[in-house]
Amino acid sequence: MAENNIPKVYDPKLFEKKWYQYWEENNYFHAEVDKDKQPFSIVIPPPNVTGQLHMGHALDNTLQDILIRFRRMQGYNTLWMPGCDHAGIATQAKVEAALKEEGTGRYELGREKFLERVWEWKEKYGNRITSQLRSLGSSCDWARERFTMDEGCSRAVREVFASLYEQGLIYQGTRITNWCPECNTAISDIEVEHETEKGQLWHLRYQVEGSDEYVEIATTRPETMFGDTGVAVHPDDERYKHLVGKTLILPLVNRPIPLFADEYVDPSFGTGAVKVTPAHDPNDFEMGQRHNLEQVKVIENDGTMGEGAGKYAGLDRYECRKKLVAELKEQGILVSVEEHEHAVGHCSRCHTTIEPLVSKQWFVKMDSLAKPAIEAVKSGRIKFVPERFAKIYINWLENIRDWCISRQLWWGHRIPAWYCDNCGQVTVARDDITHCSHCGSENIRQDEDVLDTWFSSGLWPFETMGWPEETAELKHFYPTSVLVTGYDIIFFWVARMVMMGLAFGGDVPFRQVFIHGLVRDSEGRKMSKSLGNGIDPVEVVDKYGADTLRFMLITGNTPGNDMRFYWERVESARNFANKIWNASRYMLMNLEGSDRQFVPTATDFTLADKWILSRYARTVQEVTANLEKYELGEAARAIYEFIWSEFCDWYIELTKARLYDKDNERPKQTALYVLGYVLEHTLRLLHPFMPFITEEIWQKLPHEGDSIMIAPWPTLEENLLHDEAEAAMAAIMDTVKTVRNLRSEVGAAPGKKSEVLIHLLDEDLRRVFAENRDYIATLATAEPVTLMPTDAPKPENSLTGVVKGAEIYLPLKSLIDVDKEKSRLAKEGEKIAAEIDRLTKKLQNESFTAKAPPQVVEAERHKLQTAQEKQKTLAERLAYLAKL
RNA sequence: GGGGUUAUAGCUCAGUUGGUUAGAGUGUCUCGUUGACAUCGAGGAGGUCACAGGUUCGAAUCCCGUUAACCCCACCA
Repeated sequence: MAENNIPKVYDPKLFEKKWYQYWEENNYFHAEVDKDKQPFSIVIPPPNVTGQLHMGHALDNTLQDILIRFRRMQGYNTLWMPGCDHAGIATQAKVEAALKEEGTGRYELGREKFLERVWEWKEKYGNRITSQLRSLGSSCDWARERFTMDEGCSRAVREVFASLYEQGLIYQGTRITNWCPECNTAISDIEVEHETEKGQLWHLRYQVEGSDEYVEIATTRPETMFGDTGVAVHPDDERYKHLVGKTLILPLVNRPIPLFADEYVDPSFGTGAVKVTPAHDPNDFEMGQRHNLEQVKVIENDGTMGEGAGKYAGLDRYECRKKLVAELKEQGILVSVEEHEHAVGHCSRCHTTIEPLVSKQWFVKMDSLAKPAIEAVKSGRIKFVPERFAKIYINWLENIRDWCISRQLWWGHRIPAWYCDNCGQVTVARDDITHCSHCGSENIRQDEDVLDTWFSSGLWPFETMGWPEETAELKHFYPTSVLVTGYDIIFFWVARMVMMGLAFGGDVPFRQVFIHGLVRDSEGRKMSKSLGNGIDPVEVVDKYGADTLRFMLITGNTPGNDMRFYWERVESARNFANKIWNASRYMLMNLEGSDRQFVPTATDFTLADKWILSRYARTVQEVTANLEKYELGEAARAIYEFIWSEFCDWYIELTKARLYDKDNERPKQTALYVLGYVLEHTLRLLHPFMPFITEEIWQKLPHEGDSIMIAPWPTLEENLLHDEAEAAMAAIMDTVKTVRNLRSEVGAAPGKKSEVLIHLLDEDLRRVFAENRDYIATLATAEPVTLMPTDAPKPENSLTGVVKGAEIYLPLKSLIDVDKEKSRLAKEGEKIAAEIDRLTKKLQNESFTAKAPPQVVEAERHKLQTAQEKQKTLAERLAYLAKL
């Protein structure tokens, strides 16, 4: 038999790879510009080219794939642009680590050889992440795959750099920058992570020249004292007024330094006197500028002490601190030590403590770029989902400082600036040059540094579309429709793209920004390598399949909020897949040998058919509306509930009688038709969420077309909406639940059928029940089911249940436990009394009846009526039982 | 120092413009193996929606305050 071909248990291994290959081979992911269709485009947040997929990627790409597949099915001209980022520091660090293993390093190799090694590394590991994205089901247009260091992107980078330079928005400057001694490069402000640390505040005394007087200063970094070129106090500080203008002697070094007044100093902190080290502190740097102080560099780029530190030269800065403090103590210069909490900057990549150092770097002036970027969000040209992130974005841009874009690395876009050793001219050019633009000398050399990785990723939405060429893609797909990313990257990437997009792309880079949260571990901690608490998405795909992982990531996910990873939730998602699998299996088994051309007429449809079709139509509405609002979790929940709680739990059960009845072909065919219709369409709704299982089943079902992924998205079919059928089914379902409930409460024997008497209060409902008596019999293990005439006496010695419009009796003869039943009824009576009380008060409230909308008041009246009927019945039953 | 988020069942979380008897998953308890599925079915227990005010006919939902946890930003040595 054919059904033997369908495994009893859902096993994604059997088909996920196959279908991905099928989709890719048939070019379904590929988008050509089609001006007749509305575009829908997304650029992928480019993962690090040699990186590995983590849960963050899995979530991010699942969200994007859902949106893309949804819009593709809706008929948009859909482009999902994929690609990778060269990830300057990260990639270089990996290759350097590998070289270290071999006992060599990048300086030994030299720039050219080193870069060859990095490209080799990129070739070796560059496919890993994209193949992992494929295993997730991501329907990227791989034919268009880009890399931030490919020719086109490199050209875009040089164009933007040169253009900004010409506009005076890129400049070179010597100033304090954040220096990472480990990565050996300058980094930008946002690459510094501030953490509060317990440290000490050392109080030192500096002697006033030609006097016995001392000035006590407080510092957190005593080793920088060798670079002190002054001491500052507040101008209004009475303690020091008489000393302003005097000279102090820098201890150990015995260098004279001035004591001056500056508004910056906070008299209430420490001693009110600050040692000033312009070469190693940003504030001191600025004070130094104001007071013309010398910059004495005493910490080298590698974090060791320089020559200025005298005998400490060559020592690591912390080693120096230890020894220096001992010496200061011995010499009586150290007055006291205070425990002190303060924020210390760390490199976001290697977590080394940042040393502020003076160096020559390239900067981007931000003010004029930031302004339009702020405006674009304020005016609503770009919308954040959820909205609160707009505030964070605006606040950051309003307080932005210039961006240090040069990095002392080799892997990246080399800065297109050349220095002439003959005349000193700096030339910035779009293409490599061979001689100086000023004097024509060939004695020129290119700047050694490369650009911050985020400089090129900032151009991503338009450089991938072919910019600076005016390509058809650029015209059609730019601005992109939506950017999907985590909140942790708003400053690094989102803001930069908006600024660059507006400055060079000619428009905002995207219309919407859909922000998601982080995937944390089960204890709410961030997944990290150092904690070892990361869950590998590839492992989850291997064990449970991509559909399961995707559905797990999407359930309960709310825009912008973090979520936790639980294996239990993975299993729950897998169970859902299995449920769909088996519901389909049920249908397919029964489809064998049936007439696939059969189309029922209106009179063939049963109540259950009309009901499920109506429920299906509402599900279409709900899922579509939620997807359009980026409420993907809600959309998924709606499908889940429809499939499990309505289609499987009720509808399938109600088709069994027809399907197993060999003698009546037409009802069976009708049931199969409806099953097929609802299942096939529901699979389409589910496809963006679970692409593989939906394709696998869809291909087995009667269908039109070559793939579910290009099947049209279901639209609302108003003719399927059927309020009466829904109401009637609701009444029947309530009745079934009540009977099951009663049976369970008295411990009725599971297989043994109960006699059920139903007293209907309404003639219409009575007809519905009469026509569908079988539903109750089958689903509630009831027989016989008797519908009592309205004027019939209430049966005695029965369990009683009340639903809207009907009273239900289960005569239990001698089986009844009177006390138990009494207390059950009493309990229910309390509930209903409270409800009546609440409703009565509400309705007696004249302002409610006057001000609330009439349909709301009516609904409340109706509720009260129902409740009162129920109470009456309960009271009767209770009275009866009391007599026993 | 500034800003933000969260607080709902034992646990993890939904609840989108104020009108539900406040839901789901998971856990827990009782019962259930004949043809979709034990990765299942039926039923039960479990919540003063953090606390205190306010707006409103009506608040888990809107406003104010308090408390707690978390996060981001920030050049007090």
